[in-house]
Amino acid sequence: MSRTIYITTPLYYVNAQPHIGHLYTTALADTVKRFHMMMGDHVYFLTGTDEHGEKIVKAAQKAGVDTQEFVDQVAGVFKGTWKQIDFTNDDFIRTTEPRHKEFVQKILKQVHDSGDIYFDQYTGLYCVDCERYMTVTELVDGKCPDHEVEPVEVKESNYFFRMGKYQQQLIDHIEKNPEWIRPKRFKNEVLSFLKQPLEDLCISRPKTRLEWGIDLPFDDKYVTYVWFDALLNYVSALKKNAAGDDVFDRYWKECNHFIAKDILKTHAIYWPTMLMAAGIPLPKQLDVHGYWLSGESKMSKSLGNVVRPLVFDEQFGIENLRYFFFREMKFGKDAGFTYELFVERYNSDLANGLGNLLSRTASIVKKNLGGKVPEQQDTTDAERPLIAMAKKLLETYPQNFDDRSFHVAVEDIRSLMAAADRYINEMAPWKLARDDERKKDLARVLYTALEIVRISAVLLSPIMPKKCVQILAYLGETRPLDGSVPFEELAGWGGLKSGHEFGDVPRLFPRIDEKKLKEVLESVEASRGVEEKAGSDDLEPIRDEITIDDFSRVDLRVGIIREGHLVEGSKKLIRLMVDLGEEKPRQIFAGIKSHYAQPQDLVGTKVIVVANLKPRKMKFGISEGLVLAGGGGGDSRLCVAEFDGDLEPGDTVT
RNA sequence: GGCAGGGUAGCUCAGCUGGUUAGAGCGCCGGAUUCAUAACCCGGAGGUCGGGAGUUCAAGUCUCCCCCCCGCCA
Repeated sequence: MSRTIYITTPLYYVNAQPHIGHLYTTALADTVKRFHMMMGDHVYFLTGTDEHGEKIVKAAQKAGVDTQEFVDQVAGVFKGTWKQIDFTNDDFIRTTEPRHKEFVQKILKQVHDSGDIYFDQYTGLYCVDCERYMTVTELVDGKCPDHEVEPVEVKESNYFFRMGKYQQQLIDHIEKNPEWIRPKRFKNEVLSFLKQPLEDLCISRPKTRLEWGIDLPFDDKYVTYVWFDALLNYVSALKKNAAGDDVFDRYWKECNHFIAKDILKTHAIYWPTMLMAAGIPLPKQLDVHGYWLSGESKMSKSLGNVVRPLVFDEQFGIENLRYFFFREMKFGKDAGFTYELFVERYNSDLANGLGNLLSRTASIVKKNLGGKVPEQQDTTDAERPLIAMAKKLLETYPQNFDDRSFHVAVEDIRSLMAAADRYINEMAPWKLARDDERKKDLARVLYTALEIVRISAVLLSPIMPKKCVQILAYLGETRPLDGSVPFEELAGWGGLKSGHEFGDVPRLFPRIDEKKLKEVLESVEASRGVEEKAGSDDLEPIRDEITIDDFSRVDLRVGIIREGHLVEGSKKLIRLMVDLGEEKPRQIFAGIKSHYAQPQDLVGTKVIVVANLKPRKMKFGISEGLVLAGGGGGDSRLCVAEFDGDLEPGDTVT
């Protein structure tokens, strides 16, 4: 029986370029869509970009471009990347599109009219980076723990959504539908959060502070809070899809959201209460996945391990990474990604496994059977376990996909292929080929092995669509994978057509050797430097153009650090005595303690000093210059600029 | 501090409602084989299943206490 499914990814916030996290969630949705298509289901897949809010404005300012231009550019990168990767999204919605804005305003008006939005004055501590108010208890040393900045005290009037009103209704819903949030752990997390009284949600921002947003339909001095705006995309995109049609009734009630665990609260609390207030049924399913970690730590640019989807595609092929995604991550848990891990998995599973299996079977056929797929023969005891295994997959595979146990599904397919490898070794078709009386046995063995390759490729096709289609085409399996052929037929035993003639044996999964890995690691390292300059994640802008005359006003000198001291009572500063060849060394305070906790180690270092900087009186003394240092990634990297050759203190730097 | 998740072979992990000698992949060592992408196959080493106590004929699996890691909340 065919089902209808509506799959969404979150709308990606356009303050960063696409990275492995975006790629994973989108690949997840794409794979699930392809799976359902193969099962004959009707699937609609939505992704897009979230483009409003304070952070976007700031990012655009930093980049020195108009906000609209900025969001157009980044949204274009996302859209283009997904297109190039061949994701099957049916629509790509941007929250700056008229169809979305109109819908948001409609809902706001409706909820306002029904009394669930009210106006109130509020005084609170606001973290700009979080784009939300913080409670005093959340702060660490008076700062936002996530962004390490002090929130500003803001007193303003705003509109609030009566979220608390729906608390019990939400709890009831979750308890009545224990599968609503998967895996269960995240359901527990939400329920435990809901044990506390749920406060109302501030859903507006005064235009005096932020203009970049959707106007409140009932007060044009305000724009809509970015989450209230963005979440509604899941519905707005159905109300008016890319073709301009309203497909809401068809898909909404079958909605399956895929999200990463960091946006659980917005999706499991804000979103359903918003829908309740708007009188819209809740989505059917919330599937929550974990993070891709680099070794132990969270992926971030500063660690130099951000994966750019298109760059990776050129290096190793995106489909091979998709395989890694589903093989390696247990849904809902974190998993590690490194290039080394990827290559290891690729070589053992895809090169030595699938690729080699295809290669060895096809070669024997080419050498001994005139390159033609043999007739299916009567089975013997030798084949029966294999056939049973393959048949069992017809049930376990869809079940595992439904349960989001992708790693188990992949592992099952791998076991089938491993069994085929064992079978081939045991039957030794190369020996059978030498015996004219055993041609039938040879045909039987090869048919069996090839059939396993075919079935494996069918089952892996949602994960590696292009590679699998290539394998299938090579085997002469050209039936479409879009559900027009029933799954049981497509993946059932005996689907392989005999008589098809093989071309040259393809090498679809060449081994990745050490050298190639090393090359890629080096280029990753190199591009990391470029990214740091371009600052493509935090979008550190290149500042306005200056002339050489502007620059020459800065008197840069070579200085030698003679003394280095910690500054009592300062978290950031160290005190340096720097020799510029003058009568006596200058005292310079530098905010680099985080990376130079032992300032005495800097003694003897030749550094670049801004010598004509106006002396500045600081809490701890006068600072008579500035030592240049490079840094980025928030505060994660910092390094003073030094010389490696012979220069004297006081020498000029140009 | 409360709640959740995790702590199993060198590494990454699987082990559902307790039941034969605790598994897989990778890595390592040895062997076999030659169809194949130095591949595939077989064998081996390697674990007091975080620690302790308890329930039971039987516990990685249940209960209690403790330690460590991660997440959410305070």
